[in-house]
Amino acid sequence: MNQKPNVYQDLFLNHLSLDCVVFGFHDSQLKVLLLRMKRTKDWALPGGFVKPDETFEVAASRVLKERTGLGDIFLKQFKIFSDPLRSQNNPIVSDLEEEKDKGCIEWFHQRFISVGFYALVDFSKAEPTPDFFSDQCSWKALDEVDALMLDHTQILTKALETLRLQLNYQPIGYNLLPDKFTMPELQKLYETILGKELDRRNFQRRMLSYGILNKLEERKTGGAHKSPFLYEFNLGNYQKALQVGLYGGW
Amino acid sequence: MNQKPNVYQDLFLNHLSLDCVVFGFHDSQLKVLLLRMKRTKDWALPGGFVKPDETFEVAASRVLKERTGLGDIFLKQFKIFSDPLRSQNNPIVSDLEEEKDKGCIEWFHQRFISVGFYALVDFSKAEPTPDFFSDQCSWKALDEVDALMLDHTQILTKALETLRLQLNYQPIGYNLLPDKFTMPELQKLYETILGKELDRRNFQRRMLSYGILNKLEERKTGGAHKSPFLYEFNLGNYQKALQVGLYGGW
DNA sequence: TCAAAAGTGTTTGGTTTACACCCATGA
DNA sequence: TCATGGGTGTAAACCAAACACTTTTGA
Repeated sequence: MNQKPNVYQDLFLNHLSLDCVVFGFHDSQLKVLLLRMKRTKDWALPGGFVKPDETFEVAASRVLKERTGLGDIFLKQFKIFSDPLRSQNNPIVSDLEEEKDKGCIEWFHQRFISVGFYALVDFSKAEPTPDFFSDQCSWKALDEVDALMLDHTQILTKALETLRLQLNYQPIGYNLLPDKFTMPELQKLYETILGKELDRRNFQRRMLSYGILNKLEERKTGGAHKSPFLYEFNLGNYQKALQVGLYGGW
Repeated sequence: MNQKPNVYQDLFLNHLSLDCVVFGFHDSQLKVLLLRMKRTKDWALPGGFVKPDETFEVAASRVLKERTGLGDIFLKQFKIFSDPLRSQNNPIVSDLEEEKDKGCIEWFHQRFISVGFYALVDFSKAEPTPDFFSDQCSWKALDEVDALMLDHTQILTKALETLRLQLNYQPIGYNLLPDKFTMPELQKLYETILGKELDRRNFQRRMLSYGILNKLEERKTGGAHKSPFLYEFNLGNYQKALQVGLYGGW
């Protein structure tokens, strides 16, 4: 244990990291926020480490604040990735070698156990910002995502799976859509996440039956066709539905 | 960093622990496996640490093997508990002070981030076995559980909540019931977990419609009334239902 | 003025709920 | 033999899928 202290070791807990799958919705597509690593140009999920006085949730919020400028984001732990070999061959290490920062190399060579979070954010409000290891931070449509760094593809896949499952028993859309939105927009969101088309009229009936929407007087103009009504989420009921679920079940 | 090496530091990853909420079903009651701490007589969840070559899942299996004798247990991560203050005042420390084992005290004084697992096991096959810090390991009915050590009450509550949610979209019962069981027994299990009564006939129809049960020729005799049929789980369909869910949803 | 999008029903068929009835068993 | 639990069936209520018609809009 004769390694010299370094900034990571001093600031963060050993062994632990977190990775965020940040979903946004734009242009009728579900998109993910990705970082491009400086040297290898690999794409990776935004991630970070945990300070001694933080919970994982707080650490994830901090990371997302840095990457998107947004606070108060919908965030959910979905799985821990603890394969002992998962963080081998971290390309960040080679970045650091160029900078002769041996102390940090030790840090990045250790085994990391990573907590996966997924986040839902309003695409239009986020301002993607790269971190120290990356030269680019941008949105990618899901079908444009190639192989990611380390096990990040696996993390992304699992997040998407969880999101689809969640759709079956929890409301979704707040934090993914602007404050006011139309029913067709909400439907498009569902269709995009599920990857299939839904019946317009049945969708609307079902959605309204949940009681989580407020119908507004306004309509959205400017489209080439009949102007649709605007809706907003009824936050009280929305929160309740998040906890209790949409179906009674048993 | 001048502390002397100790067996924990050598064997396990720093900062990290896991806690298991082990559910069993007996006597029409849902029970949890608890340990009684040697000195303070506090009750606690079975837990443990992670070796450098283990995933969390493997570590949790190892712990459960030690506490119950059972392998191949249904195990599920449900949440990470990472409050910086959660592991303060660990009573284990005072046990160790009595044994003058200063090296280990350092270990237990560190901040722990714990991964919560819940497990479903066949009550009749488990052999509760205390660990080094406890003098007793036994099943407690849920309503007999008093305050637990540290934040373990909170962990237990969250596990139960997750279990109830799971009931709404996943099959349950395999690993909680013996290989062969009757429909009333299965129903009792559901009623116990949900904390409410269900209609006998509707329950049966619904259960059968899932296609995860095989009806056997045998009947269970010895009861004071009409002998009910025995069933077993259709493992293929059961596993599929675990992944896909019981309801189509959207 | 017209194609496309959006609002608003209705019909139909399956599923769930709430029951009733009969049968088997050991006390 | 009888109280109790268990197997099986059915009418009514409910809900969801499929589909039709009208209205509005900018090009």
